[in-house]
Amino acid sequence: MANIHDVARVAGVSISTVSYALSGKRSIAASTKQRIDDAVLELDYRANAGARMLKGARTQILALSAPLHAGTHAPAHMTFVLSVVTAARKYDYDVLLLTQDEATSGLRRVVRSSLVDGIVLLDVSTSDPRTDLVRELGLPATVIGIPDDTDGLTCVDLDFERAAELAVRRLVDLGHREIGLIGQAPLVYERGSNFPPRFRDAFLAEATRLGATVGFTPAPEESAGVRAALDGLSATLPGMTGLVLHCNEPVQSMVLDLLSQRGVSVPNDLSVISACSSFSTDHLNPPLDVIPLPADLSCTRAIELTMAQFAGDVEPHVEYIDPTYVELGSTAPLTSRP
Amino acid sequence: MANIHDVARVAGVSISTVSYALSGKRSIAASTKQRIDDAVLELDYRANAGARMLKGARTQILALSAPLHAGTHAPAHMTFVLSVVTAARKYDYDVLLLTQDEATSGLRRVVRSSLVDGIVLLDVSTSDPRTDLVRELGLPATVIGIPDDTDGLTCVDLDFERAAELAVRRLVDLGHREIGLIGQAPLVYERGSNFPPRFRDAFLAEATRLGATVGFTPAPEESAGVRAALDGLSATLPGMTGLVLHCNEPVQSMVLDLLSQRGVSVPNDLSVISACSSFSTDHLNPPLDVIPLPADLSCTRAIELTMAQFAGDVEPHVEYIDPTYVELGSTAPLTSRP
DNA sequence: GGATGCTGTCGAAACGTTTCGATAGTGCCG
DNA sequence: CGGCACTATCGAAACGTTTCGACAGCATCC
Repeated sequence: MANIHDVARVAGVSISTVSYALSGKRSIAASTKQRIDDAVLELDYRANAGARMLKGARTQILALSAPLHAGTHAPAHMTFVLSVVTAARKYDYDVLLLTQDEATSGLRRVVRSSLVDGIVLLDVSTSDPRTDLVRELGLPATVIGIPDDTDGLTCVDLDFERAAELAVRRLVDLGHREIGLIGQAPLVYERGSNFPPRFRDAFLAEATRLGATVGFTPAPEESAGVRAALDGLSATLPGMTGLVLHCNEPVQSMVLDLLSQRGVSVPNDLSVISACSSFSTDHLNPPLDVIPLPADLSCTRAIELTMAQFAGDVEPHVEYIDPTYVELGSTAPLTSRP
Repeated sequence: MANIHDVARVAGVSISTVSYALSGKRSIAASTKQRIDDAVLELDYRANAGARMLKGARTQILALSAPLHAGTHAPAHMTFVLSVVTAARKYDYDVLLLTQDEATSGLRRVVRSSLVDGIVLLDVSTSDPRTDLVRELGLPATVIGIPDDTDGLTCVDLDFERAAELAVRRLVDLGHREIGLIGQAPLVYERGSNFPPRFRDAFLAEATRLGATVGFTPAPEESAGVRAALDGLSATLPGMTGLVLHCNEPVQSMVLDLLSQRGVSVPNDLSVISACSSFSTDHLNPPLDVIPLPADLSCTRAIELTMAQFAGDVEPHVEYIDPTYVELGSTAPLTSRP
């Protein structure tokens, strides 16, 4: 494989000139630069990663800790992983993927061996051993999600509280006063994921503040459970005219199926909102008003924050991404009906 | 961060002694080895990855090209990705994740810069530009999936043909003669994924050979389509008593839901088999007999094969993983009924 | 016309490791 | 006891890059 000496020889200059020409850190005569570029192209030269790491102190690699917990919706998870990779590439960074069983030991290993310049943590729980480790390692790091103790951490996440408020307000503005919420799977609450309770609590609080009655049920595991969950909500709220789904896609479509089977028309009989969905609701029937969980935004911002930490121009802090409301026709004003 | 000089100093030996003690490539006195190990522990020393790469010619990193195509079932995909990482770690390899938009350019980049020792390709289509690139780059590589042209490639995959035969034979052995097959989404066939047609064609061939009548329909996109698909099959095969699902999990559960709604009992009225599912069918109702698509086996084997290529003791070849049949009670002998 | 500054280029050191070849010490054999 | 084999250790070269300091050439300025 061609190295910098080969390029220097072909271009008829010294290796330091080549290095400066490629990095742009010193001015180089246009004609010289041209010859070097030609040589690079001809030899298909790319700087040896090991040598660059060794000397340059920059590895151009980020560690991505992406454990796949039971109960986490895999497609959503995958979307985050891919978004991180894509965002990192914009800054010429590659991504090393670390998993579950290596959660802390793997992070420690790659950091101690100077294999990575920074860390991105995915799917953190309220109290996550990885956050302590990140503090200890002292490497630039960004957490996607908000753990309980954010001290010394740079975190970014959708503002789930405001998303919940947005959903409630929308329904209340339309006149609805009895509103149901189908949440995540029970497992997810138990495991200590941070966002489901954040959403739920803000939802209940805002509803109470606005004088609406609410019912909550976690997401069922299978279709039989969907029936039970809906029945449960109806029992609590006989006059329920609004429903918010903070659950994964399969559950959403099962709920819609069941409603249509029962002759409940959306939005005429029931206004439904999909909250914090990683996926578009276009293909659902009907398409649901949605407050998207924008994986690409979170991840792009996370990478930006990590890069800013390299530059040293950012202090540890928590950053919330503003939720938006997308109207697709699954909500309607409350009308009194026979 | 501590380096090998620090360890040598603390242990009171030269750096080459440290290196040999740690690599085990030359014999070291037990007492010396002990002092070195102590020093390593005390300093939390780990060899600098860049230096190791530069000198050692081994980077201990694999590139994983994992594009997420539309129509690919994300959870299954995620399972493969994580399985590759887990398997690679067993050999002390880390995994660099490459995506979609960098499919070929990214591979070329990491290889040309000697950042990775080998390549694993996921989700290859019948004619995939990445396979040509792999041939060109000449680095150890393993393909999970079977492209049309396997020349010079090391490939591993479930033996979909035998899996299809297994499914057919099971049903025919039980006396069923009219058998339906619900396949993957149309998109998946169009895009040129290799395994869906492999399964379908072998399925049809084996059924024909055994004298069974078959009907085939691709997987629908949503629940409305499931109805249509089932109705279509019933129209083709009015006496259908066996059904094979070669489709993703959501479709499987939608099919079961619909069957139960229609009062079709599994397995009394209809014997159902889940073919090549990446996930357990335990939670389905009823749990389905399954021919698992063992992501961990494929990925473990892929990593083994890549390691064998490093050692130079394996020639390019295609390797099939034997399917197994897991009985969970969703098939029953055909009984004549009123 | 000598001092000053700027531009473009070069040589050499340094990064941390692995590994080759050398060597000192020890035990054994003839 | 000289020679040999073997063990344990060391010194130094090499991997390919980045970057510091040097310097030649040239223009500019009092």
